[in-house]
Amino acid sequence: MELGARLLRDFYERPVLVVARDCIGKVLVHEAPEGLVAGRIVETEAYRGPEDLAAHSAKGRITERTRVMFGPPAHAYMFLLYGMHWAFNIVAGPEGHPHAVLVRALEPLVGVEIMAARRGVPAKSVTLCNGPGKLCAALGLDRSAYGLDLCTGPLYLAPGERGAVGRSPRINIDYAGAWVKKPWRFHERGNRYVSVPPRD
DNA sequence: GAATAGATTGTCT
DNA sequence: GACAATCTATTCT
Repeated sequence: MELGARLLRDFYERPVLVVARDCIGKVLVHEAPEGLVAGRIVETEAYRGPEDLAAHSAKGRITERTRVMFGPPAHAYMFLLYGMHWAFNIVAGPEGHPHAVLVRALEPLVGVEIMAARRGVPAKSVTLCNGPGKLCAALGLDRSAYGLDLCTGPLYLAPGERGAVGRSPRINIDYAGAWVKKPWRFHERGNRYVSVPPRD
């Protein structure tokens, strides 16, 4: 299958809300040892530190975990949540701005059998990649992907067809005060792989 | 179909 | 020592 050229650094170097929206429809590719796996991004969220209290980079805090967000764009920010699930983010915006795009759901395209084996569910199940923890498990992403450069590594974005994009508030960030209501979640309208479709 | 509880560990206070 | 950008199984209607 022809996946086209990978996206270059300038795609990620724009304002994080623009990047998050533009990621919808793009193809996330992982050239894993077991084989190529890829899926269309159908749901994302933007996190814009240091002012965004929902972001791990809130208040400009630099720690071992958030360090990569303060570096150049197009790198992978991985983090573990609830002690058992990994989540994948793309660092966006100019260097020095701790912004990131959380990829929340994929429509499986390539290597579906590999994903199914890693997830332990049937290959045609819609639950293969419809959530941050699920897509990381399906693509084989974990701590070892932390800090990978999407412009040079085995993990990258490729062009893809985009449908209508909807936006809604972000999910499970109830601790973030006024930032809870920001409509910084983007999704492809009508796509059945979106984790929690808002009313359209 | 909707709601709820339990799992399990790196990171930060 | 508390808690988290979640998922799944189980227990209700």
